[in-house]
Amino acid sequence: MSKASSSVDRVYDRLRQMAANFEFKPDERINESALSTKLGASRTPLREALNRLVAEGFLTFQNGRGFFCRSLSPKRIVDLYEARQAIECEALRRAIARASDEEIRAVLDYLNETEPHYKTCESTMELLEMDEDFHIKLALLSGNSELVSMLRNINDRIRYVRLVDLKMILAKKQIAKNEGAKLSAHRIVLNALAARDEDAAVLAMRNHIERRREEATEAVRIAYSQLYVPAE
Amino acid sequence: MSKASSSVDRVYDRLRQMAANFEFKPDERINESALSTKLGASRTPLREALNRLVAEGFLTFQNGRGFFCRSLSPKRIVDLYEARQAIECEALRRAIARASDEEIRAVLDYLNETEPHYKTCESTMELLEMDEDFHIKLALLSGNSELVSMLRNINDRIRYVRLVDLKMILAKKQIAKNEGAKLSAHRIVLNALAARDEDAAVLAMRNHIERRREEATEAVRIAYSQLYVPAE
DNA sequence: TCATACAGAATTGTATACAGCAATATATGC
DNA sequence: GCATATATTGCTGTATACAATTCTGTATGA
Repeated sequence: MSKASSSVDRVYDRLRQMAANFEFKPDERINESALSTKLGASRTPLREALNRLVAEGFLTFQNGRGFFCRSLSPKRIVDLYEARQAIECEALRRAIARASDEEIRAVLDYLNETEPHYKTCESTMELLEMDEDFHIKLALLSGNSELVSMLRNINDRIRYVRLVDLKMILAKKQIAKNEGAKLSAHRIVLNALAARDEDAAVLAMRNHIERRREEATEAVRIAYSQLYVPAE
Repeated sequence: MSKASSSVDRVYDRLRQMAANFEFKPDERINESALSTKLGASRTPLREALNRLVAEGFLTFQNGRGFFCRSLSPKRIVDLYEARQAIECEALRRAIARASDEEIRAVLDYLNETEPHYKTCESTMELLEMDEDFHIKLALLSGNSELVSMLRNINDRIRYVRLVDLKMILAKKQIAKNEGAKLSAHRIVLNALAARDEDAAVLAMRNHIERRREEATEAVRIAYSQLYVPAE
């Protein structure tokens, strides 16, 4: 009746979350026995899940030495941001060609609903989730499930750094506070999409992501230090 | 000293090849016991390899029912071609910004060396390999390893259809035979790259891939029938 | 003829065992 | 004290066993 999720799936979901949040430290070696008892499953399903995560880029694997957390390097994050630009801009192009006005309208409704919270929201994690949701909804308009799953993968792999980046931005906004009247980047993209203006939409999207990409190196630096500083 | 490749790795490489070539028929269920004896390894490493391939999009997995070959649908192939456009065009942009003249020159040398064979080559498989190699070399100029590995994944997943497509093209060329003097699409892209002309390069690349994408539906139809017709 | 129920066979899901390798600690020579 | 060799420990890699589930074929009833 309900979902009969297997041990592998449970373990996989949990591990993916842990890996995304860098609950394994960068380059840390993963002890299978310890982890298997912690997750309440034997090593067999655990290793199957670990292998999936290797293929997805969350972990690495060295023969005879086992599984390791991926490293956290600025270069890698910048590469992923570039890949994100590629995927999201392509998705946008396809959305312009294929999405119905109603579908676009639905995303606009979501934006209208969530945008007020951009300023007031307390939790940066919630903020990031809203942001990711918006981008995924946009990508879904492309009708291309490969692009969507690629974007999901990238988002999960850069989430930790994005969270740090977002905190940086908010800290600066507190000082600057001049963003009030300006159209949000999301709205600019969506307006161009609704007008079926491909060049404007793609350009806006590229710039939107580009701005974050430029901050990536600093964000990684902060993220790195944060991972090795006790949480007070 | 040399690579101490494990059982999982051997099995994985072999399975990936088999999956790419649709040696498993679309949607076919995979019998683990039979496959493990065939590959000379027990089910444990086999399943680890299968899990990797699921994450890479070569296979699917249903809880309690096991592993299946991915299905072969025009929609999926078209989606992958679109993703390829996204990746390769982005890589090209970055190559224009970052690749040195020497690096570009090296790819040009490769093109000069291989292009003569485009017309004479007997084996369509070899032809496709040369084509893939060219595109990978181009992507490598981006300096972005994420884009490269994404492209590799896509190429492996559409290879079977591309092979069929290539045979179609060659069959038509036999009749048309008017391609002699025209610049190859590869050369147009590479020239624009060397001239650091982003718009021209990206446009040429998009068109180059677009042409194949348009043929995808027909190619899939042929591929599908070919898979179920005895090889005489 | 079709749907349903059931029994047996086949297959998957997971735990466990153990051999072999890698990392670490200990001992030895200089 | 330092480097090198050696023993010990711990962990990984793979095979195998068995329980749980799914599938297949057959029989039964409408």
